[in-house]
This record gives sequence, C-alpha cells and structure tokens, in this order.
Amino acid sequence: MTVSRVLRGTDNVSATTQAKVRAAISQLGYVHNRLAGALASSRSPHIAVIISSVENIVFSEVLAGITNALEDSGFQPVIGISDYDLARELDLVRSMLEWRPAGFALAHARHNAETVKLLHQAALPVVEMMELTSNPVDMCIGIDHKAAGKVMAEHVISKGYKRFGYLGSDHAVDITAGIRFNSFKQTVEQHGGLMIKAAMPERNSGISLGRKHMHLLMEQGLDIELVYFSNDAVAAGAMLYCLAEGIRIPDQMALASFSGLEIASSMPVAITTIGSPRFDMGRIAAKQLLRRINGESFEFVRDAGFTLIEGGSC
Amino acid sequence: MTVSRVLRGTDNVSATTQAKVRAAISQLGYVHNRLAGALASSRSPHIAVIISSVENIVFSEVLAGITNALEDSGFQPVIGISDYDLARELDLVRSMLEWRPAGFALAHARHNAETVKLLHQAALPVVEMMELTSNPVDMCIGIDHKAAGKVMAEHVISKGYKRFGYLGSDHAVDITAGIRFNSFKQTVEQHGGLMIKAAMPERNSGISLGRKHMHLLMEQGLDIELVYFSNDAVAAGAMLYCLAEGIRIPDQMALASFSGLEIASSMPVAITTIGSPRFDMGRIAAKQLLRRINGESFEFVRDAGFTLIEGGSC
DNA sequence: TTGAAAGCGCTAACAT
DNA sequence: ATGTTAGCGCTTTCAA
Repeated sequence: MTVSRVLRGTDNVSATTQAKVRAAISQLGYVHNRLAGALASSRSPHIAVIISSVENIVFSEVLAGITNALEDSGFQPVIGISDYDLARELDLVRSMLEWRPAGFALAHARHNAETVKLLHQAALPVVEMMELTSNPVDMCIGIDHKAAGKVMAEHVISKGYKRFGYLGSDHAVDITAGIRFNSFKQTVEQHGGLMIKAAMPERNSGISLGRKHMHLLMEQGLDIELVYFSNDAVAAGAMLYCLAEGIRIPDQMALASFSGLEIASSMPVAITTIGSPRFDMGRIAAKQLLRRINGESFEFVRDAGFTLIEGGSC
Repeated sequence: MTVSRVLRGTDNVSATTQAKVRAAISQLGYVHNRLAGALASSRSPHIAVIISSVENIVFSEVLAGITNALEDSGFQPVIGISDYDLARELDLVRSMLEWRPAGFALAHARHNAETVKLLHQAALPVVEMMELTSNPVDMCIGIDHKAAGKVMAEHVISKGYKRFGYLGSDHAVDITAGIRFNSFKQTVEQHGGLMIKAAMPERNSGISLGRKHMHLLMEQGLDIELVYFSNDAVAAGAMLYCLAEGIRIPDQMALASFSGLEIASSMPVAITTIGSPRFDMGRIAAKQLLRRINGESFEFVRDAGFTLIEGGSC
C-alpha cells in the first residue's frame, strides 16, 4: 500500500493522499508494527548498549552521551546491564543479537572469547568504550588507564610524597582500576616511593566502602602519607571519615583519586583526581557507529584523553 | 520445521532430533531471528520501562529492581529515558508501542493526556512507580509523598524547631519534591512553625546545587534553624558547605531531607531523612506486570511505604 | 514425533 | 504518483 510510504517519510506521495492517510491513522488509532517492518527490510533502528552497572554514575554518563548522540538519528539505544559479569554479558550479546540490532556499544573492553566470536560472526559495527585496548573487536574509544595511573603517580611524587596506601574495590570486578593501581605502584616505586598497604576488600565500590575501610586502614598506624583510590566515590567516603575524625587533609593524610565526579570537587577540600570525558566517550562512540552504518568515514581507535584535576587533597 | 520447536523449548521432540538440531545450530553459527518470531506469534518478551533520568541514582535503583525481577522470567526490560520531559515521554511511549511490548513500567505518575490515551488504547498492562496516584493508568506502586512531607514536619516540630528554610531543585521538574515541600510547609505552619525562605533555583538536582545554594542561603543571615531539602544529594552538598565553613550541625544549623541514600548515612553527621524501598518498588512493579501477563492475581494499587531515618543532623 | 502449509504485517521491486 | 506482488523467518494449525 501507499500507506507504508507515508509511514516512513514521503517517498513519492502527493500531499492530498498523505493527509488522507494521516487522518485515517489517527482516527483508527492505528499503531505501526515495527516488528514486521524490521523483518521485511532486515534493518533495525536499535543500537545495543551493554553497560556494567546502572548504579555506577560513570556508566550512566556514558549512557547519557549515547542517548544524546542518537537523538533524532532515527536510531535508539537498547540497554543491557551485565553487572560486571562476563558470562552475563555473553548472554546479553547472544539475546540482543537475536533482535538484529544495527550496532553494538560495549562499556568496557574485556569479554569472553565466545562473546568476541559472536560479535565477529554477526559482522556488525561494534564499539568498545572506556578503555583503550590493543586488539579491539572492531572500533574503540577510551582512555589509557595505565597512563592515568602513571600521571597521578608522577604528580604525587613531584609533591614529595613517598609512602603510599591504596584503597579500592575488587580488581576482578573493576579491571581498569587494577590497571591504574599497577601503573601507579610501579611508577612510585621507580621514583623511590613505597606502596605500604593496598586493600581491595569488596566487590562494591562506593562512598560507604571508602568510609569504612579508610577507618580500618588508619587503625593500623602504618605511617602512610597519601592514599590513592580506585575512584572518587571511594575517595569521598574516605575523606568523610577523615572529616568526622578530625584528620587534617592533606597535612595528616593526603588523598588522590580517579574519575572527576561532582562529589570530588564538592568536598570541603577538593579531591585531586583524574577526569575523563565520559559523556563525550558515549557521544563519540554512538556517532562513530552511525557514521559506520551510514557508510561514512570513521576511526577504528580513538583516545579520549584525560585531565589531571588538582584539588587541595595532596 | 521441527527446528522451531527445539528453539523455544521441547514441545514434543525426541532427544536425538534435539541433539542433531543443536549441533547444526552451533556449527552453522545460526542466530534465531526473534523479530520474525515475535511477529508470527504476536507475543513479545519485552517490558518497556521509562525512567526520568539515568543520572539520578533513585531511578537506577528502581531499574535495578526491575532487572532483578525480570531475570529468568523470559522477559527483559527495554529502557527509555524521558529526561523529565512529558513530551519526550509521549514520543517514547509511541515509539515503544510500535514494537509491541508485553507491558509498560513508568517511573512516575504524571503524563500527558495523549500518553494516557495511547496506553489505554494499547490495552496492555501498565504499572506506574514511585508515587501513589488517585487515578492510575492501570496499576500503581509507590509511596505517599504528602505523608512523607508531613512525617518529617512533625518530626522536626517535635524536636523543637520553629524557623525553617527549604532548598531543592525546580518543582516543575521534580514534582514529588513539590508535593513533599507543600505538605511539610503546611504541617509546620499548623504547628506554629515558619517557612522563612524556600529556594528551588535550578533544574539540576545534585551535590553541587546543595553546596552552592546553601552558601547563598546562609549569606542572607535569615535566622533559620533547620533547612529541609528535596533530596539527600542536595542535603549532602549543603552539609559539605557547612563542614567547609565550620558551621556546626545541628547546633548552628539543622538539616532534614528525603531519599535514604548511601551518601546521607556516610556523612560525618548522618543526615536525618526518609527512606523509600526503591529497589523493591521496581521489583514489585515488574512482578505485578508478570503476574498480570500470566493471568495470575495482582493488586491495582500498592503502597510501598517509607521510613524515617534519624541521623544526627537535627 | 515430525512435516507441510498458511500467514503474522510489513517493505521492496516491479508494474501501471 | 499509486497499486500489485512476493517474500522477510518465524509460529501455528492441521495432517501424517
């Protein structure tokens, strides 16, 4: 029918007919069946997005960037939550693939071999976000976490700190935090610094982790000058503990972190941290996907970069 | 084909044939086309979920509850983000409806008339969350925000406070905050209290709003004893300002809020607030939807309840 | 337990 | 500018 032509934008339909069709549609309460449309055209307006968690603001911001870039593009995100679980991610990829999305965006760069295989077989545009990886599935936009750890290490060394502690969540869950930690540790040690105590006690990563475990760390009386954190939420929790206990920052204890969240800059003493363009990573990832789908030029790998944000905490 | 029968669970297929089919499937890298399946059966495994924002942890927790309840149910959430915009919500409902979801979950209870009409026409199960409403579209699970405002008002009055301020985000955006504020104000005034200054300066609602506008409020020297906040993020920001300036809580300034977030209880002085079961609201909403779809018994309206969490801030 | 046939509501290609 | 026809890849129903 001509109706179909009206539904997906004037192909070659007279104004009169269009008006008639639209009138009939709104009168009948007709709802276009996109299922049938997608099947017939074997084209889908969906971009599958997998994030690790929706309770971690970092992924929310990436998601916001994707949503923003997809607005008015005719495409829309379909979101899956892996909960930091690679097996769950595989399930998600498999079931999302069954709906024939136009592309995939993954908010990390570590996957099961089977996940990668499925994605390759599907032969659709894929973009990995957050982390730069040596062998991307397809496209990739992220930051160099090793460099981020190094930059912070060099910064705190330049400030004269020598004796360090570390507090973060389980590195099996937060892989990029592990990369930053190793790089930080290695760099400070190269400069004569000492990593006295590193704790990655829990799967959870938030304010309460920081508050609780900063307490446990301080109790040990370890002669640490500065604590490096896996992210700003943990660092903020730790600072709240210090404030509650009257521990002066940075004199009695200095803090350094990673993320660049609102909470870090809102603290009574702003936390020195490293900020990455999360919203933009999402936005650019989606844009690259669209360029790819539309047959325009694109980049396979893109370094989103990061910034050292100096606060008063060290 | 018999293949179809294998794909969606043994209808009546011999073990031998099943094995053969599965072998062939994994060898060929065949991917089941759910588009065609959903079209043919006119059944969908999708639950459409609309939340206002993904950067507000409150909605993330509701979403986590939904995701949890849907796990292993054979259904999965498809998420739309309205960005607190009713027109955008209408667009979302319209386009999500075109994919024939099995049900709808909406993370608030205010909609355009057109949105409600579309939802009614579609004649599918709908559940509204977060807020109890007098005329739900269909089902509803939430809390009574008017009661929440009243409970906090009575609590602070019972503590002897008389002179109040209020700080929140724009009530045109955060409607439930507006309900709590009005109820709080009315109740304290009934008990001889005074709402001296109420500020709803920005659309944004977060830590930085609290920190910045608490400063502006304090500068005015208004002889306020207690500030009531629209939510814990704003309250936390305000407390951080007080900590930075050495304003003693609750002696020089008392604080009371709403949400029950991790950040409220992690503060050096825990913030007195009201907690609601956000995760459970999501979980129950999804469960009710499933019961409905499966033809089991369900409740149209359910009060999720809230709890006064006493901290040291007032 | 398995096979065959019809058709879900669209789009695409081809008439007119 | 509009109508016609043949699928898209499944599920459903009916037959074997």
